[in-house]
Amino acid sequence: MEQGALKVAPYLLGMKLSTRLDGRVTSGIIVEVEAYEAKGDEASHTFRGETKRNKIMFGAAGLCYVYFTYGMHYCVNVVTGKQGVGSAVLIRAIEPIQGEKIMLNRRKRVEGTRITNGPAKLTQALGIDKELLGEDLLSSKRIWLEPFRKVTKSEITRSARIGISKAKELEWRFYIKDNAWVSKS
DNA sequence: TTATGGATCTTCT
DNA sequence: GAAGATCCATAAA
Repeated sequence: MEQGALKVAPYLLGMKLSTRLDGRVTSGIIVEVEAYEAKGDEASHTFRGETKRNKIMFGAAGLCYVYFTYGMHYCVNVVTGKQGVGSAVLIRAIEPIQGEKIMLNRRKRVEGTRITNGPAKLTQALGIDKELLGEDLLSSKRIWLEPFRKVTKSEITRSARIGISKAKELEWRFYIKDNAWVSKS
């Protein structure tokens, strides 16, 4: 985890991400991620240095960086790299395995894979918001990560990142091949 | 089936 | 003042 986002990203695939809010547990397997490095990555929030908002990204590896975007959406990142290095991995999609009813309830009128196949969708399904900013994903009781499924190299597909306008040419998005929950085809 | 507008926060120019 | 690591509802084709 204390390595660059690029190294950690594929390692996160297959991990289980869980939240426990108001005594309700929801969890899912990470099937899609994107790496954001501190240096040489124009698309990263940390490219222009530290600010109040991205401060957590410069914190210790394993922290939870939640940011708000487009006026109404939250996204979750796993902070990687050592203290002072602003790199993180954006979690783009998960496959629900626990508390699916709660997720459906949080995301009304949505069905099938649409519940969690996008960065803003999965945060909504898991109930993640600013409250969880800065939580330690390895020891927190409200949101945490744990190994779940072994993902082999041959199952991992790599491609360009999504929804950004800079550094598009970098193939820093990783996802599990043929997984129905991956956000983009 | 594809296109467009809306929501309305944080940071940067 | 504008743009952004977005998604959804609604409208048009």
